[in-house]
Amino acid sequence: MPTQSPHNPTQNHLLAALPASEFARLSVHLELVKMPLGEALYESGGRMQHVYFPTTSIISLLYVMEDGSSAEIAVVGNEGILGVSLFMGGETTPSRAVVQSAGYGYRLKAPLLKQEFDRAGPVLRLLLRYTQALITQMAQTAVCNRHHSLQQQLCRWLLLSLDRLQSDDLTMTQELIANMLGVRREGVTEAAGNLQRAGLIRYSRGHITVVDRPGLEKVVCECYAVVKKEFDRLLSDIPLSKQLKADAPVIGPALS
Amino acid sequence: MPTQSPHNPTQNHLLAALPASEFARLSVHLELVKMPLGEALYESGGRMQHVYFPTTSIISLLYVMEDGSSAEIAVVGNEGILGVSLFMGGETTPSRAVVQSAGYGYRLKAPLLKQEFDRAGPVLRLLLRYTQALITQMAQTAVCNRHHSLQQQLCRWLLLSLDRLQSDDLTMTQELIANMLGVRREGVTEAAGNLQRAGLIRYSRGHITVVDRPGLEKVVCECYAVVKKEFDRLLSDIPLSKQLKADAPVIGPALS
DNA sequence: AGCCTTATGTCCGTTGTCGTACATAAGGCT
DNA sequence: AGCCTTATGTACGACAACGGACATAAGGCT
Repeated sequence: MPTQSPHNPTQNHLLAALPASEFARLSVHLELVKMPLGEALYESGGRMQHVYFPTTSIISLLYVMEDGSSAEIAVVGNEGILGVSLFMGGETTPSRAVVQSAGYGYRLKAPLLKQEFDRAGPVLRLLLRYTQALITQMAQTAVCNRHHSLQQQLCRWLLLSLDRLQSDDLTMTQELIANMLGVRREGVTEAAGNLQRAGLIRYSRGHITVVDRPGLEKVVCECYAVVKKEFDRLLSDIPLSKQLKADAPVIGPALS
Repeated sequence: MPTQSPHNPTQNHLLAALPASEFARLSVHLELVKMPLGEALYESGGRMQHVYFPTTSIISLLYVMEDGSSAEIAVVGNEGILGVSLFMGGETTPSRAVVQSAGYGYRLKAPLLKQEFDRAGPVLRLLLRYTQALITQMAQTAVCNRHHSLQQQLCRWLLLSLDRLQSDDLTMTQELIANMLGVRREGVTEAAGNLQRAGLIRYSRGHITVVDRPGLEKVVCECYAVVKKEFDRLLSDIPLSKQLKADAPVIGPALS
């Protein structure tokens, strides 16, 4: 058995879920890309040249307002694809895509994806299911913004991020988190302080470690579970036989 | 020229935008339905039997939380279709669909829509474009909930509703609006009072009339324009030649 | 006309987040 | 070691929305 590169397209769950024939057709064109923290993959209204399949990175979809303040709309990690508007037919969106957690991913040229989509086969069905999960995430973000406290939102955000990574450790300053959530940095400091005092997380200068995940899940609002359940429901009954074909460490079905 | 019934499927912009052949195929199966205020078309997690094409009604997608409070996620009127999760592949969603403004619409049995969708023709493309517009609306709802005042949100809500109706008059109590926005009724009373004192709207016991639309558009936050632009962009370059085939009063391209 | 339901108006103390300003501390760099 | 940048901590007044309680008013009903 040959040892593989540390990078493998099947680290992305959508790619891993493709039937062998579709995967073979696409994989030739997949291009590994490094995604440094803070890089903007799409600008608001900008023409998209590629779609991205994150493997070890997390991408944040956020809307930046006229006055410069921002709010996160959804996150995309190794469970999904960045650039759904390409196959939805709109080509662009009013939101921005920024690397929230540095890592890697694969990208595919826009025309190739569209071609694949137009075959109206399993790829289309898979991408649409993912898109529906994404819709749920956005909807729940709206609900959470309306009704829940900063601390609850922080918990949701931490858990959603963890689910899209391999470790319990996030490289992320409070300032950045505040930007994502669309709140003040001081607010994050306070909420994070509470969580640390409660023994749920530990952090220092740009590193947050979740030490008590079950504890966090008790504090978080229902929004987290709604989103997670929906991702699992929509994407986990995908043949995970597929994931076995890779030597890459498999991290359970769909999320978590 | 024969006079037509007051109801016509082409009052719905999506149906109106279909190529003649597709429209002909579908129209046979369209069933006119009355939609009384407050009726729930879908329950959270419930199996959907139909998709709905509102003509004179407005449907509110909302999420109801464990504690009973709720928040609106998006609205669907004569510009769209209710039940996107049917063709997105998920069958259900965690949200509820409630008639926000009484009226009529057409419905189509779920299997028929799926059949049409599977043809991977213009119907699919149209529905996906609409879905992207819907996604934008949800995203902007999240942003608006995060950053804007109750009064701005009320303005956005009023304008979005107006765009989906034929008149400047909404039949809607402040209590109901509060439920949609996920705020207290008192808050709506105050905000609406401000708007009335400013001469932008007039209301009394369940009726709200917008008397100064341009004025409202000056007060509303940017979220409204973002959503409207995106709907126009995604859905207005649709052949509006199509709308001419109906005797029904045509209400301009896409929205407004 | 009078009643009664329902819609709207007002008040008040509380809470969460904001805006601003500044203090401390951790770690990289010379 | 000492410096300097950057991350985090803290404090205080302002304000919007909340929760609850109650007052008024409009319109349907008998």
